[in-house]
Formats: sequence, C-alpha cells, structure tokens
Amino acid sequence: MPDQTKERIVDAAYRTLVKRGYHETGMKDIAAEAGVAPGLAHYYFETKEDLLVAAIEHGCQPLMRAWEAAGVSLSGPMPEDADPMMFARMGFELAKEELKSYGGLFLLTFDMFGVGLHNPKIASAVRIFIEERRAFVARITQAVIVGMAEPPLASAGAFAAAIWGSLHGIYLQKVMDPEFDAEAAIDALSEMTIAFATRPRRTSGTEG
Amino acid sequence: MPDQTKERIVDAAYRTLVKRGYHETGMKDIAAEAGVAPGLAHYYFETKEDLLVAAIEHGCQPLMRAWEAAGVSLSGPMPEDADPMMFARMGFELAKEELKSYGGLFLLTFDMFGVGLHNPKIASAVRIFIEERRAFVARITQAVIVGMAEPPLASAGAFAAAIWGSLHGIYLQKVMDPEFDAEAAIDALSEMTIAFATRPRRTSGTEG
Amino acid sequence: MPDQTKERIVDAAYRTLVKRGYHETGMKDIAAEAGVAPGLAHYYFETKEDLLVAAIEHGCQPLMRAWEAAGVSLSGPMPEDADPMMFARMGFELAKEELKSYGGLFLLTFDMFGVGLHNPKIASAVRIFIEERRAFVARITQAVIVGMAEPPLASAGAFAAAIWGSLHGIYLQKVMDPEFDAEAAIDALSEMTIAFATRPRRTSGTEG
Amino acid sequence: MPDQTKERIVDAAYRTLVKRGYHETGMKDIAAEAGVAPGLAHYYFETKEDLLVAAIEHGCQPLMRAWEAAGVSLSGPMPEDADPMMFARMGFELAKEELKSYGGLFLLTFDMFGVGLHNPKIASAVRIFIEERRAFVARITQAVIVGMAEPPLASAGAFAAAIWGSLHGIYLQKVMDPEFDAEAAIDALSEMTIAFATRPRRTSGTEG
DNA sequence: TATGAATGAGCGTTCATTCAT
DNA sequence: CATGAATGAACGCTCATTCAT
Repeated sequence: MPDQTKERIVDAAYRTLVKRGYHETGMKDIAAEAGVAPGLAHYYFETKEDLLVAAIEHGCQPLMRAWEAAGVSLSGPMPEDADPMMFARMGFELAKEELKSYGGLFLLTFDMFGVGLHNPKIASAVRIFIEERRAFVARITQAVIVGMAEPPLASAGAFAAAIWGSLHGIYLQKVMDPEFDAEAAIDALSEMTIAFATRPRRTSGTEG
Repeated sequence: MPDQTKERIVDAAYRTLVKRGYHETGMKDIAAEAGVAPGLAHYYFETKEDLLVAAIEHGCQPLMRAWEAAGVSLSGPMPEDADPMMFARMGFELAKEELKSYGGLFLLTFDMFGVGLHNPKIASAVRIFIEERRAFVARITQAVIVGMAEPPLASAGAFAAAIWGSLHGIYLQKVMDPEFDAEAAIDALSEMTIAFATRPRRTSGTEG
Repeated sequence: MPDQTKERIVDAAYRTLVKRGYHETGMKDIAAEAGVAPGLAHYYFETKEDLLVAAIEHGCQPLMRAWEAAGVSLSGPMPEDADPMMFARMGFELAKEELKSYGGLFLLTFDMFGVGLHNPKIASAVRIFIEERRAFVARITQAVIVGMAEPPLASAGAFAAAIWGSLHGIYLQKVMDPEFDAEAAIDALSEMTIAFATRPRRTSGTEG
Repeated sequence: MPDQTKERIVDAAYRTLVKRGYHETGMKDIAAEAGVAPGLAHYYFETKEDLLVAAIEHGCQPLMRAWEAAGVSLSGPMPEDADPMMFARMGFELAKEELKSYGGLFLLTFDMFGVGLHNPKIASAVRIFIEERRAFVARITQAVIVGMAEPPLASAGAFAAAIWGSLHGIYLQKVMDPEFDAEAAIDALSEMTIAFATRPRRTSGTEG
C-alpha cells in the first residue's frame, strides 16, 4: 500500500509535468493530482527535483518497453547474426512511431533539456538519458560500418551522435510546431544514411 | 543616453540569462547586473518576457554578423554563380566555429526551446528563430540537389530539416556535456551529406 | 484550532480595515495584526478582496445580533400583531444607538461604498448590504402605510429608499465630521415621517 | 498659455477620476490624458492629492453653475420675497435633474467620501462640499419653517441634515445600482417633506 | 504513514515622486 | 515651463518546505 502511494505520486507528477511543464508544475498540483496531502510528497521525496527526476524516469519506461517489444534492447548487445541494416531501417520506423505515440514524453524531454542546463540534478538525469540512447544508435552504427564496402572516415560514435542528434533535432521541430512534417524529415535522414552505408567501393580519389 | 541605458539593460539581461537560465533570472537580478533600479527595467519593457525576448535577439546579433562577414546572409538569396557545395562545406565549418565562440548563445537557445514549450510569447520567438535558420539551410540544400547526378527521393525541405536538426542535436549534446566531441559529430554529418550529394548516378535498382 | 486562526485573520482584517481603510490596508498589515505569516492569509482567502468581503460580513454580525436582540429580524417577516408605528419609532432609536456603538462599522461601510464604485466584487457585497437593510425598512413602511388614514402617493419602496437613504446620509455626515449632531438629524427625520404617517384624512383638495 | 496647461491637467485629472476612480487613477494616466509629461503634473501640484482636490473642485463648477442658472445661489442669501415652498419643490426637481446630467460627478463624490475617511486632505475638501450644500438646504428649510402653521420640534439645521442626507442616500443607491428608481425615491421624500411643511395647525395633543 | 496548517523568502509589477536636461 | 528617464519602496501573491498532530 505505501509503495502504491509513492507510485501514485510519481505517476501524478509525470502527468502534471507533461500537462503543464516543469516550472509551471507545483508540489500542490502534483499532490492534488495524486489525491494526497502536499506534505506526503515531501515525505517520499526530499525535494521537488527528486520527485521530478523520478517522474521522468517513470515516464521513459513505456517507451523503453516499446523498443524491447520490437526485439531490441537499449542496453543489451546487438544480436550476432542480425542484419544491421535491417536494424537501422527499423530504428527509423520506430522513431516515427515514437513521435506519434509519445508526444507528451518528447514535450517533457525538451523541457528537461532546458531545465538541465542550469540544474545539476536534472542535468545528470538528462545526460544518462542521452547517453543511453546514443549508445544504442552507436551499436547499430558500428555494426553497419563493419559491413560497409567503403569504410567512412569518421568514427561510429561520431555518426551516432550526428544521427541521434538529427532525430532529436527533428523531434524538437515537431514539438515546437505541430504542423512540421517530421516523418518526411526522418525519411530524408534515412535516405541519406542508408545511401551512405550502402555506397559502392570507390575506385580512386579522396574525401576531404 | 537613454538608449544606452536600454541597451545596458538588455545586455545585462542576456548575460544574466546565460549565467543563470530563464527561470532563475529575476528582474531584480537583471537590474542589479545593469546597475539600475528595479523599476527601470519595467520602464523599458512591459514584462519580463518582453525583456527576455529582446535579450535573445540581442544575443543572436553577433552570430548573424559572423555569418554575414563570411559572405552569406541568412535571409538574402544564394549568389547565382556560387558553388553550392562550397557553401555547404563552409556551413559545416561555420557551425563548428559557432560552438566555440557562442557557447553562451546555445545555452540560451536550448533554454528558450524549453521555455517556449509552455510559454506562447517565447514559443513564437523560438519558431521564428528555427524557421529563419532552417530556411537558410534549405536554400543551400536546394542548390546542392539541383547539381546532383542522382536526385534524391526526399525534398530539399526535408533534408534541410534533418540537417538543421542534426546540427542542433549535436549542439544540444555539447551543451549538456562539455566533454562531448561536437566537431567529430559535425564532421561525420558533413562526410555523410557530402558523400550523398556527390554520389554517382546509379545504373539500375531502386531505393526502398 | 485552524478555524480559530481563520477567525483571527478575519478579525485582524476588520480591525485593520477600520483603522486604516481599504486601500491603505495591506495583506502584510493584516497578517502582522493577526500575528501570522503573510502567506497564511492567502491560504484561507484566495485574494485580498475575498478576505475583506469576509471582514465586512464579520463586522456586520454584532450589529445584526443587536437588532435581533431587540426583537426584530432583518430578513424575517413582521410580527402579525405588532404595532408598525412602534417598530418605526424603535427603528429610529436603534439607528441612534448604532451610531454610538458601531462607529467603526460605518466607517468601513462608507469605505466599501467608495471601493465598490470601481470594484465589482465589493460592489456586489455592497448591493446585498443595501438591499437587505432597505427591504427591512420597506417592510415596516408597508405596514405603516396600511394603517394610514390618508394613503400616500408614493410606494412603500420609494419611502423606504428615502428613509434608508436619509439614515445613511446622516451616518455619512457623522462619519465625516464627529462634531455633527446625528441624533438631532435622526430626530428630525423621525418627527417628519411619523407626522406624515399619522396625518389625518384630508377632506378635500389634491397633492401636486 | 501656462495657466491653460494647468487647466488642461486639472480637467484631465477630473475626467480620469470619473472614469477610473481615485485609487485606479495614476499620475501617469492623468498626464497622458492631458497630453503632457508626468513630471509636469508635479510641477503644478506637489502631490497627487493636491491635484485631485483641485480636480474635484473643478468638477463641481458645472453643477454650481446649473443651480445659479436656476435662479438660486448656493452661497448667497434667499430672495426676500420668494415663496420658500416653491424653492423647496424646485430643489427636489433640480435634484432629479442632477442625477441625470451629472452622474459622473456623483460617482466621484462617493469615491471622495470613501477616500476622505482616511485621507485628511480629501476629508477637508469633502467637508466643505457637504457643508456648502447642507447650508443651502438649511436656508430653504429655515424659510419654510417660518411659514409653517404648526412649527416643528426639530431645528432647521437638523431637518436640513436629514433632507440633504436623504438626497445623498438616494444618490448613493442610484450610483450603486443603475436600476434603482431614484426619481420615485425623491418624489417620496418630496411628498413627505411638503406634507409636513404644509400640515394644518393641530388643535390638541402632543408629539412624542 | 498521512495530514494540512503554517512559514517566509521571493516573485513580477506598480507608481508617486525626483531631477538632470 | 517642460520633458521623461530614473528611483525605490511597496504591493498582492506564490510556493517549496516544515512540522505538530
């Protein structure tokens, strides 16, 4: 029962956070949404920050479950025998799905990016969030590079940063403007990366 | 003299904003930083929002001057006789310079993205900021596409959104983690886009 | 205990209101007078207006208790078998008593009249205050008219408005000038109204 | 020219005062309405109070001119040969006219009554306003009493206070509620006072 | 565990007033 | 005379946090 209460508060915090944003969300609002007294939120979480960090982590769970349901794990290894290009294509498709299903989460994500700029506790949560997802992209990228006829100059990590960045830059545009065609942008990114990954060996000349 | 004061306040606002972030910046802080009485900030700007929008625009000016000094204009047309690929390469180089010289501005930018999520006035300023820069990328992209041997499936606008997004996604990672190697990421993005733009005509087969 | 605190705040608000007037009374003054933190006043009352409306109603209570102790109720019906003229005479006597005992309340009342001119919330409270007391006068007036040998041209409501008005016009003069002889003025009003109510039937001629 | 400027400021103050009320009227508003700089208002009037007192006096002038145009003077003596009852009747008619023509002034008047309760400078202006008009009523009342067949118990001053009070009590009701039928109330007051003034000599019995 | 009364520093904003020009 | 920039104290109100129960 007590743990259920804590869970109720965290969930209420998440919902309030998505609805109103970090700075417009008060402890009283959260407590009201959870149906408990304001003091109780402070019983479980020392500060507002602590509660909101928990709420963010809580909010990420359904998204992570979606990836795992698709057969990939954010933290686990790449399957040895899988076709990395297939993972890449699927990744872009999943990215498009995410935008449709978890719009609220992205709202929260960019809110947290902003808050994290001047708030160490949130910053730490944000860095973990970024690192986790970027590492996942990096694993696919690494596998793709291994199979490339013409190996690239840049490292897998650099490509992963550029691709993760592009996806989130696209999410950002979508979040700031609902009219924005995020799918077309992801398709363009997909077209570009896949063409790059499957380019033929070059017979002569240098890049630079 | 009075205009100098207004300028002093806006500049103080910018510095305070970068140092402490939107929500931790108070009108009194700004006034103190500018060395004026608290009431004076409201004499020149009706609300805190108005002042901070002015501060953001003020902060963007040196960056825009840097682009214009490099021979490109954010809003003007592409020079007719210019080599679009050269502009593209130069753009990526400028992007790397920006990060080194205007770190504070990017801090502020992402702060504003976050604030804009739940603040219409700031959101409007943010959308204009995004649109302006994305349109600039789109003009270069369009010119590049025209010269491609094998035309892409996606539109220039979609590629622009992906590239602008990637750059800002990279900026974001840098801003959240000073250790992050943003130059390598931009180089990877550059390598990928330039390879895509200069790929040979394909003799057969289709993209899926 | 909590209700006692609320009561303490309302009472402090009333005292401060009488002492300093609506516009010179600050929430902090009231809190200080009540011996509580400034925030607590807003815990019980959303706005300053809400608190002050409560304070006015609080201030009216002793006066209403005085009327009920005298055997009359502001809102209840007139006793069937009572002599209306006796009520009228008693009313004027009570009016004189009020001025002596509840000077602070009248100060507050006229302050509220002024505030109500440009403040809808207070205006609404003021209108209810006026209507309640004027209706009471109207009930007595109606009963008196029924017993008049020569019925008047004007309605009971019109007489009630004139009499209520006169009493408050007299209160006003007293409140603006402590030297003013309000008792004499009420006696004059009493003499005039009672003479009018008891005038003999007129044998001929018309009123112009 | 300079005196015209002062006049412009006072007039602007009056208009702003009527429109917005004492406490909602700022020096800046007045200056803007007058089309001058805020500092200039303080050049002519040391404080806001001083200006507003001047504005009130200024606002009373048209009303006083109206009375004088009707052949009566607020401060002068009663014409020797005039019929006092005619003056009384005319006074009530003028009172009804006033309400229609000078609604704004009454708004201001009650605002000032409220302000005067806790503001000595305004209080002094208000007391002069009251005294002037009450004395005028007293002169008529005195003349009427002299002609009464059955002299009243109360003094002319007391009747004047009751009658002046009734008129202003009626104005108050009108000002607080535009639906209120002030004319009917004044007619009732008129009926009552005239009946009292013209009552026949009483053959026996006493007033109690 | 849970309540909700109580705290108090801090917020954005207003505005009568001053004063250099 | 006239301007309007500049002041600074005060305002109503918010809110994370504490604590007696």
